[in-house]
Amino acid sequence: MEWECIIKTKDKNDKYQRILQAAINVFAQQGFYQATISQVAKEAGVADGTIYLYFKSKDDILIQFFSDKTKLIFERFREEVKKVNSAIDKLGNLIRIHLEEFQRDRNMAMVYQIETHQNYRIAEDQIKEMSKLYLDIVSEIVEQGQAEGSMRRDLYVGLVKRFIIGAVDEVINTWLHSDSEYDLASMAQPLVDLFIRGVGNVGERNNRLPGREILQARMT
Amino acid sequence: MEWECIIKTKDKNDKYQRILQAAINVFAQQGFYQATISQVAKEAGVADGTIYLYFKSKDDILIQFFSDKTKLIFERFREEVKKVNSAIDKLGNLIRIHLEEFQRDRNMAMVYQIETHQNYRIAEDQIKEMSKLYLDIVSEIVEQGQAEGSMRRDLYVGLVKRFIIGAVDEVINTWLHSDSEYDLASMAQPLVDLFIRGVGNVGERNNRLPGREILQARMT
Amino acid sequence: MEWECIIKTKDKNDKYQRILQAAINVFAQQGFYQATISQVAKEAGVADGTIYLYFKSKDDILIQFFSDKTKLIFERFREEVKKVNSAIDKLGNLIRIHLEEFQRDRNMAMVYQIETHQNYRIAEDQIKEMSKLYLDIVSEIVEQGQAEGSMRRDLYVGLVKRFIIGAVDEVINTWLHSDSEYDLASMAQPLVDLFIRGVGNVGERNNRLPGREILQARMT
Amino acid sequence: MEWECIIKTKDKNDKYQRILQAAINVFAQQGFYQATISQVAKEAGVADGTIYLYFKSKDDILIQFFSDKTKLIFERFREEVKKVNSAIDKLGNLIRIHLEEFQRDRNMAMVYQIETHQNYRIAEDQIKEMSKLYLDIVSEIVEQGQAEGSMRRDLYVGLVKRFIIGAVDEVINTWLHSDSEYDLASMAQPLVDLFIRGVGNVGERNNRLPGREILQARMT
DNA sequence: AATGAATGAGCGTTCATTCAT
DNA sequence: GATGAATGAACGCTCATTCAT
Repeated sequence: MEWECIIKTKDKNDKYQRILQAAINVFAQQGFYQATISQVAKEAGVADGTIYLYFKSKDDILIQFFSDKTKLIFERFREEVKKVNSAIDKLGNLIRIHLEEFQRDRNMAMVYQIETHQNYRIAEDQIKEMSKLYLDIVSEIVEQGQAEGSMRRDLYVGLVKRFIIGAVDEVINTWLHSDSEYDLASMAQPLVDLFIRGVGNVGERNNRLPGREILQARMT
Repeated sequence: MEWECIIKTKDKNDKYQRILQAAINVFAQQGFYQATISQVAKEAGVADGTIYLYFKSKDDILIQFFSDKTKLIFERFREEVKKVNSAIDKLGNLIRIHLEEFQRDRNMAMVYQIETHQNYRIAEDQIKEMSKLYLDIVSEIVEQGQAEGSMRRDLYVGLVKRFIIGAVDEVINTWLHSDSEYDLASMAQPLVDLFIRGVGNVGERNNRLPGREILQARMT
Repeated sequence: MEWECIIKTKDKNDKYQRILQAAINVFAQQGFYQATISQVAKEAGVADGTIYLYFKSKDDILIQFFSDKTKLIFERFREEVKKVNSAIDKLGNLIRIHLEEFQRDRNMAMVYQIETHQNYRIAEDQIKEMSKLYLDIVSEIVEQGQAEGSMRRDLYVGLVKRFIIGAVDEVINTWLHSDSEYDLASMAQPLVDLFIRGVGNVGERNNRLPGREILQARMT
Repeated sequence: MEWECIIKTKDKNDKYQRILQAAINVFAQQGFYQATISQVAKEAGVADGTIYLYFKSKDDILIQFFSDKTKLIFERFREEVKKVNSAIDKLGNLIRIHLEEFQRDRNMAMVYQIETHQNYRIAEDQIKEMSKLYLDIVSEIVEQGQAEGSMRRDLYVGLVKRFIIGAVDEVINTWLHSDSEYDLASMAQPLVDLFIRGVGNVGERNNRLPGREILQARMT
């Protein structure tokens, strides 16, 4: 009985996952509103009606996607961040794992990117929760960096969070919409470098450039 | 006759603009696929059929939105960039005008953000064209900055473009989805500062980089 | 005043005819239900609304077509028939002029053929009237032929009428739907020959064929 | 299982046929363009959407009508023609079965007559194929008749085909549009008689043709 | 008289959801 | 639990007709 129950649960879970993954694949290719339940059912190898045994509605699939699948991924981010000590290393790890995971599951990435940019978000609550999860990690890193002295103390943390997540998002977005299949994860280090050092030329400005004073004046 | 003609043209254009604006309002609130032609017609104060005198289809409204309305805005960006000389000023102006314009027309901003992040984009061509327009401006600024010596020469410009546009995008997105109505445009200067200087503390970098004192002074 | 009135009537009639002809052209190409008032207006070189100054409705155009245009043609048939004396010559003239007129105005022919074969006929009354006009001519010819002795007296005239008009119709139909532009009018003589003599081989059957008696038995 | 499968297939086919027949009934009464899917659905006793489980579109119903239903009937024609040997008997059988079948299913006949006389035919390909089927049968009969010597050798077969099919068509058409419900099939023999012997009085032709006495005897 | 912009009823079609098997 | 046929509400779009100019 016990054993049978495990099997059944596993079976049940299997089909749930199969449908969820099928839905992600279809949503990624067609977009949520373009996609039909029939397409998802076909991709999952089940009957249309079967989907309603595992999900309350089409919307519910998206909600489960965010509260189940992507939440797991985001929780992995936190673990990856714990592995190193310095704030800058933590930021590096976060961005690297973020790009790696999204590169590993392109369809997940696509659905994530699309849905988080909707206005009327079906999975509004889940997205907000997850977004907070991510932003909190970044906040903690920045605060640690400031405490360590490795990050500027004059930063508005709320803006820095957006600055970081936005740049990462866009790099992913560009990768998703590009035809060529370049390596997304390799963007991690250059990105971290940009976050830390910015685009401004500190060295050159300092040593060699004329007009430095003017620039300085402007940027105060 | 002349006068009548002007009036008629104006009327025609008026109704076109009225429908377009109504559509943007509805799309912003409901999302493109949720929105119905009837809602747009009601919002515009015309009959459903009237919309088809000015637009070929529902999709066409979105296409016109991108090739008409937002294109104008993006061309303004270029003008605003021309007004100043240094690369860093240009970047500042670009980001300021971007945030200002998007703050000025919240619904436009919403539709823009939503549609540019879709997978199957109805206005694909228009978005690509506009995206290129923006990226080109940023590219030119970065290249000028590198020539001037105000920006690092070891930058991968393709990444810097995404880094900048992504952060701006996310800042807008956060503003769009926030309940409180804070001032978006005021984010421009801090953002530029982040782009230029990064989050890293020069104090730490000091060990490796010359020029610490000057930057530290500015940063207090 | 008198003169002005004539001019006006002429103008009015001109536009009426122009619209009617335009409608026929469009109906012929697109079919009545496929055709739109806008297309007719464009073809006639008038505004959509103008059509409603001359015709009560779209249906009314078709009604006028039958009660006006084709009626005139069918009345010409009667005149052509009068020009000769013998029944067989009259039949020949009828069929010749019929094919000639329909060849001369291909679009009129098309609309005529299409509409007379509808079930729910918009111009039901007009078609019935015209059909009667034609059938009456044929009836008279057959009756004269019988009186003259040039046509069989054992004919069911109701059937003969259909037999003749049907064959003519089909010959026209085939011509209308064929790609090659052969000469329709040249079918008149062979058709009359078929009507008169049938396909049966009188001479040969009589002289050379075996099995003649059997055939005879069967056909009584 | 076997049995269940048969039942299911039967059910599926049943509904397909039910919808097809319902559509024919509605098309016959209203005409194809006047008829709505809702009317067809109501007549078939199904929901509107159900129709699209069996037919791709409204047009497809008409296409299936021609490629399924009427094709079967026309193939029966060929069989009926095979049952007898002489060309004239074959022609008689063809016309008899044609009239019988069309009388048996008045609505089918109506839709057939209407659609085959359209200009822009939705089921163009199917109609052309079927038309060829019929014309080929007639051609073969005429050629056989000529070989046998029972039909004139100076006939233009292309014209004879139209001559025959046209007369049959018109007889059907007249029956369809008449109010009184006379027996259509009874027209078969008189029609064949007209085809073979024509309307001309052999007595007159006598001067030119041999074999008069025999024919005269048969004709009294 | 002539225009043509505006109307809105109406239709073909889709698809999320249900439910009998 | 699994199926997939059936449903019917809903939507984009068309076009005959009207009417202010």
